[in-house]
Amino acid sequence: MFSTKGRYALRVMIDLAQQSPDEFIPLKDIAERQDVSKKYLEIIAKEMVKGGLIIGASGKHGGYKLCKEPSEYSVGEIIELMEGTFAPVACLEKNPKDCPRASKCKTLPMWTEFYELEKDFFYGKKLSDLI
Amino acid sequence: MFSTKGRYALRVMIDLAQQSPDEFIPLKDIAERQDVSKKYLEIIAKEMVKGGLIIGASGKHGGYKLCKEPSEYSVGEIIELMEGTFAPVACLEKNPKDCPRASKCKTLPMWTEFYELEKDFFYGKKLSDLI
DNA sequence: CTATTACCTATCGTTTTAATATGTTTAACC
DNA sequence: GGTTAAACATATTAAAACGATAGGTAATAG
Repeated sequence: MFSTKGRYALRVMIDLAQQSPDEFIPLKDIAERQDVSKKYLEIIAKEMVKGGLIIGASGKHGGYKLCKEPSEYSVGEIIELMEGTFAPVACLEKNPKDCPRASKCKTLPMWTEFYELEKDFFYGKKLSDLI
Repeated sequence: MFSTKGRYALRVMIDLAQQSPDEFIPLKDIAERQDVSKKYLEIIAKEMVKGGLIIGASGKHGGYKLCKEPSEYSVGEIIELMEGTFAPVACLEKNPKDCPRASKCKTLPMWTEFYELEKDFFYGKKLSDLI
């Protein structure tokens, strides 16, 4: 199951996409609209900035805004940044500790097939599809 | 990510499907073939019996065996029994605590679409496809 | 009666999750 | 230059999940 980190991040992105695209939107407003703890969103937003999803501006009239058009974001890149991976099993992660059973594993092909299906689905969905 | 419970259960099922179908196979043998702790498999096997996936027999020459043909098991029923649900978000679980945002939630349709895709995939795969 | 096996109950150490708490820094505006 | 509002930073926490391990009891075949 997807964690709140990925799901909240997606909702922050949708919220930002619904606001004036050149304004910085303070987290306080987003937290209120989305019924989520502002403090917790701070942690999430920080990661989103670090990952290059959004731009943050400190100080008065600061806040966050998108870096590009909603149609240029895939849902996949948002979720994968927050959740780390779409891999359904550890053997398919970025740096898998090579499993000695891999070559004879009867289930690996199925997990791989599902992994591709999942990536295709979420990278095919654009942020603009959710507004 | 799927937990070891679901993945080990699937491997137990495949292992049983590879043995003589009318014999009871002791867990000790399965654990050795699959390189998994027998003690941990006991917990998993118990749940599988309770869930009606396999039949257990105590005593000497006891063990476990399948209840039906490998082609009659879907991978979905095995994984769902062990993992509880395929729902990617809590809002789609069996007894969802009704979310007040559900009607206006921008992401729910996407999660629902993925949920259906996932169920179709795993219920479409049969145990016999993995042998 | 003995060996073998499933079945049962409890416990445990670690990691992850979902936050909360308490600041510090940055920048606009008067 | 002080006030204010915001992001940014660091630490802590309570609860749950994960992945097992430990030590037994009950059943059954030979």
